[in-house]
Amino acid sequence: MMQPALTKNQSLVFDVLERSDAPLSAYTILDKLRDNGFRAPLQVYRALDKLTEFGMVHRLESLNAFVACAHRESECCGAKSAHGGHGHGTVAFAICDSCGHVFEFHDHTVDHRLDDWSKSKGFKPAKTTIEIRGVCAKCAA
Amino acid sequence: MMQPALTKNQSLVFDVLERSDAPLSAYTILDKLRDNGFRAPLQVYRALDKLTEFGMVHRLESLNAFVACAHRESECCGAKSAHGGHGHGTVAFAICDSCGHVFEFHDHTVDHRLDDWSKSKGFKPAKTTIEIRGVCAKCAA
DNA sequence: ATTGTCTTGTTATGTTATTACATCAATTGC
DNA sequence: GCAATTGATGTAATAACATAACAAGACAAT
Repeated sequence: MMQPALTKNQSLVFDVLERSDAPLSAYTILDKLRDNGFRAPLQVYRALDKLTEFGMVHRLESLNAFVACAHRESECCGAKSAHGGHGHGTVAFAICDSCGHVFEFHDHTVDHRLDDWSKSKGFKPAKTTIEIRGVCAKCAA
Repeated sequence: MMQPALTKNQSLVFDVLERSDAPLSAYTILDKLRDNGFRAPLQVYRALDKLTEFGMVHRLESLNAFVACAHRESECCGAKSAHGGHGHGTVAFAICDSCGHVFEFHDHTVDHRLDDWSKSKGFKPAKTTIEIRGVCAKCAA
C-alpha cells in the first residue's frame, strides 16, 4: 500500500510533527493549526489516522501522542513492510521523560523472539508496541 | 519494597480485576464498585496506582485499561525485580482484540536486547512497555 | 492529646477520542 | 452532460480517560 499524495490537512499535520523535537498530542497539533483553519479535533485525528496508515507517523501509546517517523531508509536492513513504503517488522521507541526526545530503532532479534512466542501460542499478531520510558544520555549527564 | 496489607479500596479494586476475564478500564471498575460505595474515579485511580506499584496490577497502555498480574511465581526464573515482590525485567503482553484475553509473558532475550540498546546509547530505562495486539489461537480458529 | 502520615471522600476540571450528520470535490459509468 | 459513487472536510455534541485541589477521617508514635 503506497501512500498517495497527502491532502492539505494531512500535509499540515505532518509538517507540524516533523518540525517538532518531541511528540505532540492531537490537541497540541490542533492548537498549532488554528491559524490554518483547524477548528475541531477530528480534523487532526483524521489526518493522523491516514499518516499512521502510511507509516509516516507513529502513535506513542504510553504518551497518547504522535511523532513523525524518524528512521532513515538507508540505515535499514532493506526489508519492506507488508504495507509497502518504508517499514520494519516492529519499531521500538525510547522516550526521554526529561527532554521528550524520542529515539526510534528496531531490532530483529526482538522481533524474532516475539514472533516465536506468537507462533508457539498460535497468536496472530497485528500490531506490536515497544516503548522504553526513561532518561536519555544528555539529560542523565 | 514489599507491599503492606491492602486497604479496603485496594482490595475491592483488585478483586474486581482478578475476577475479570479481560482488562477493565478505570471507569468500568468504578461502575462495578458503585454498590460498594465508590462514587468517584479517583477512588479507583488511587487504588490502581498502589496496586501497580506493588506489581499486582498492570496497566495496558494500548488499551488504557488494567489487568491483575497473571504470571505464576513458579514459572519464573526466580529473578526478583528491584522492587521486591514477584517481578521480572519486563513483562510483555499479548492482547486478543477479539475476546479480550491477555497473555502475560516475559523473555530474557528481549529484555537483554533492549538493555543492550539502552546501554549503547546511554539511555537509562525506567519502564518498558511491550504489547502485542492481535487475535488469540482460540478466536483465530 | 498532639503531631505526622496515610487513606479516603468529594467536587470540579482537564485531557484524549469518537459519533453523527451535513457538505464539498473529484471520479466513474452511463 | 449528469447521476452515482467515493473520499475528504466541516461542525457540534458527546463519550471516555485522568488529575487537581481541598477537606476530613483513621491510626500510630510520642
